[in-house]
Order: sequence, then structure tokens, then C-alpha cells
Amino acid sequence: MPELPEVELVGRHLRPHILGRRIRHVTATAPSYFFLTSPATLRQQLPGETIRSLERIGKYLLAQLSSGRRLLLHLGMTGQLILEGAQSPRLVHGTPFVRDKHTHLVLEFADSGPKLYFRDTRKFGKVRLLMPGESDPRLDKLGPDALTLTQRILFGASRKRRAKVKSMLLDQTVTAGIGNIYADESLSLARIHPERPAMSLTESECKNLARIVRRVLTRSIEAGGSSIDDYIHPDGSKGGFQQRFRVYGREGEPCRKCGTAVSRVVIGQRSSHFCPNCQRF
DNA sequence: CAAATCCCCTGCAGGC
DNA sequence: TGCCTGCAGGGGATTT
Repeated sequence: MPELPEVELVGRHLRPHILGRRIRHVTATAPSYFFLTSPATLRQQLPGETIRSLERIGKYLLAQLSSGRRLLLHLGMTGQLILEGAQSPRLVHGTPFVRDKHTHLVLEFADSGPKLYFRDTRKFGKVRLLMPGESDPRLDKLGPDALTLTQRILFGASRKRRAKVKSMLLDQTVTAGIGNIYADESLSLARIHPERPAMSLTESECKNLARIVRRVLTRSIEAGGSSIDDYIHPDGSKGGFQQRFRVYGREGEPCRKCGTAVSRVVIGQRSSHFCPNCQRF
């Protein structure tokens, strides 16, 4: 589910519903590495806090709280932030979401508005409460946001890299927000083979690739993001960008440009899709 | 150092 | 129907 466009959309959908609201009660499940801050601490510390702002940083969401503390959230692979009343993603059409065994955190507010559920089946997501002035190394290490990716950043990062260009795009310290889908889609549009050594890219290829990354991410946001198995929006609605995938998840299917079968290779433990004709090594 | 490998966790689809 | 394998929008720790 969540790469930059999806996280951005979750933030946009959530803001009107949670900003300015005061947390009254917190329910959190058993400790797991989902909780960088213990559930007990969250239950104890969050009530009384008002959510002042919510910003996206790469694939993270960071909520500023009234006490000066901050709540850091990451959706991992299957994380979902769901507003009470949302349509259930996989259950019968028209059924509102109800808390289940994968719902690890519930925020109830002092007003009568909807609760907020944080659900994550695989528990790769993260939640951490940052004390005033406290920082998180994960945030500190992030590169510039991928929506503002420039040729300069890509070209600079690529110079001494023997590693594959796709790995560079996925490296959040180079640029933050690109995940497996948008890396494949961007390289496809840029007609660059994902296994090319990053250092083999020319300056003009970097310029083109940076522009394409920005455009793909922007277009996906406009289309409501990509929804594959789970929904993404806090109200339960789905995105539509997955219908426009050129290569992602299309192994064996014809390239939309030349008809050649889309190939799949594994790069850095991740499936990588490309057209072997349009994206020459 | 940089780069490759393994691991965290759960559910689902497909082959037999 | 059931079992088994492989795979999944992420990223951190460990190894080479």
C-alpha cells in the first residue's frame, strides 16, 4: 500500500478529521516491534494531547501534539489509518470497519467525532512518541522528498555507486518516498534498465529520471494512489493508479509500448519489473 | 565504506 | 479439502 503518494493521501484525508481534536482515550495491543514506544506509555501519555498538525516526511507521518511531543507513524507494508465509520476494505460491501485483531492502536477523542484506528496485519509499521526536542534517527537520515527530486541529487548520489539504479531509487537516504512500485514505474517511463549500475547514468538520464519520478508521484496522487490488496484512504475508498501501471505486477504481459513481455527480476529482495526491449541495459 | 543477505510478520494465491 | 511454496506498497540489523 503505502509509498509516498499513498502516505500523502492518508495525511490529506486525515487532517480535516483529526486536527484540533483532543485525545481522550487510547487502546493499544500487546508490545511488539510495531511499538517503538511501548503501548503502556502511549496509553498513559497520549490522553489530553491535542493534535496540532500532521505532516508527511517521506513515507512517515508526524503529528505535532499540544504538549510539544510528536507522534511518529509509519505504515510499513500493510498499515492502515482508518477513521471510524469507514467502509471495510475486504468485508461485505457497505459494512463499516470494526476493530479486529490487527488493529493495534485506537485513539478516541474528547468530542463526539470518529475514532482513529491504526491497523497493520504484518506489523511492519511503526509508532513512536517523541518527547519535546527528541529526534528519531530514521527521520534524520532521510534524503530530500521525492516530490522535489532533482537531477543534481540523482547525479550526485549516483557517481560512486556500483549498485543498481533501482536500489538507489529505493534508498531513502538519497531521496525519501519512492517504493517498489514507483521505482519500477519511473524506470520504465525513463526507459532505464533497473539493473544498470547507478554510476553508469548520464547527467541527462538523471535529469530525465528525476523529472519522471516527480511526475509519476504527482500523477498517482491525482489518481488517488495505488490500491492493490488493501484500501488506502482513511474513509475506505480506493485509489485508481494501479490501473495505469506500465510494468509493476505485469510480468509476462505485453509492454504497453512495444508488446514485448514484461520481465521480472529480483533486486535487493524486491521484485522488479521492466520491458527488456524498451529498457535496454 | 558500500553492497548483499537475512529478518521481522501475516495472509493469500496457486500448484499438487 | 489440505499442504506447501512463493510472494506482498518497508526498512533495520548483520554480514561480506
